[in-house]
Amino acid sequence: MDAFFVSVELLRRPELVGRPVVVGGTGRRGVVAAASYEARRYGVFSAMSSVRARQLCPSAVFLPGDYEAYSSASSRVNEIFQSYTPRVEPISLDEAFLDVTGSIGLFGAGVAIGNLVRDDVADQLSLTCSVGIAPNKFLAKMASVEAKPRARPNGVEPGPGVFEVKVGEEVAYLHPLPVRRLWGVGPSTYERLSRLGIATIGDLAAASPVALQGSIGRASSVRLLELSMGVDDRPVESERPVKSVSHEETFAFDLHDQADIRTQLVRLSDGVASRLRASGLGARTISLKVRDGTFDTITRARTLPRAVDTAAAIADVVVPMMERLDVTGGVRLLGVSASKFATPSQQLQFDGLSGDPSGEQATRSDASDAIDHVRGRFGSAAIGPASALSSDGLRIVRRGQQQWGTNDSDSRKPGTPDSTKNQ
DNA sequence: TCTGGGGTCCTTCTACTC
DNA sequence: TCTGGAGTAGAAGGACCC
Repeated sequence: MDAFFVSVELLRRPELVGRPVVVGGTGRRGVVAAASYEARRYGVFSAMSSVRARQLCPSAVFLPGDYEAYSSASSRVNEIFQSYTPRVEPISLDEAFLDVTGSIGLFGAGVAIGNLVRDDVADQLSLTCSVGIAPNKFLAKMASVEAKPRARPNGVEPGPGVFEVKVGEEVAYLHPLPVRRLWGVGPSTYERLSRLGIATIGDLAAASPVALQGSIGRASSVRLLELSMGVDDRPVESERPVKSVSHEETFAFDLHDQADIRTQLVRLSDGVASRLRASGLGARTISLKVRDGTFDTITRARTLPRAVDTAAAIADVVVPMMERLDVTGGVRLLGVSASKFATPSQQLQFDGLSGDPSGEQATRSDASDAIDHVRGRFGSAAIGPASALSSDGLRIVRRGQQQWGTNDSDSRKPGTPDSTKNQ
């Protein structure tokens, strides 16, 4: 999808069409989630801090993200994809791989299907998308970038909409391109490749495998060499199992108070536990992530003998890990992650083995069921652990579903009175 | 006055078992 | 009984993706 989040916003705010629009966290530590092509002309791009984006494009309209709206639009786009092939692998809310090998007899060749999908998305949803056609996922992704519009200093240049890399033309297409365009070459790998004199994908293909392995490791060198020759045999997977569930949050102001830190850990644990139960999962490994005031990031993990899925059980792991860390410089970010999933039947088995003579497990499970039931009826903020209450004891602090950092409304300094409460 | 959130995968190191 | 190597699992951190 082209500038997906912005495009969804423009559907309900048509007066902003043609103007620079930025979606993302609007607070002092927010970042840009999406920028309209008009904003990109000023050098605004995704992941840039909102503060920097405002400096580059003061005339831009900044909008907070609306995850529900984008998710809903994404589901409708996915329905269109499904009408052409059942083999759809979503990459994110706004991108997906489609294996149309079995659909060619019905709808025509890849380019024809690409155009049909684009027309359907435009007609039914008033959104635009760009389609890359290629023999494999990696090349299709590269091709989709070629199909997109481009922001030039003098205006927005429309893209072709559909771009195909044909079988037999992979190497000719790839080798002149900058190596940074390769899937898996980020800032760090690019720096190392540059030190080896590798600038283009063709340079990479001709490089010594031994030198590459010494610089970027065995797995990365093997993968990048294959990609440089257009080789990518990963199938389109409609069902990819989730391997971890996490919640993390950067605070508008660094946390210093131990009680505040504990409250946030309980809240994040609650968010993770809630999602685990919604998926019918339990997790054995619980991880804590802490970023301090100097941006140093520490992770701690513990693997439990049995799988857990309640806020209390997760908090019981992360809170003691937190207490062993020295965070006198303040806490900028906290994160809680759950992984190493066990199936529900395995959880029952573990519970049975543990004996749980106190009955505590059953009590917690009942409480979690009740929490899920209330949230199902009244929304996620309706109920939560008492230990996740704000310091005034009056509000359930429940965020953690905002993907783009703090918004202005979140900038209240922890521990200070809520200025809106007394009005 | 910088640098989000939710993921996956890889590398390195350490501890443990055989 | 001691030692070293191989294999494995866990922990921690880094890099990358959207």
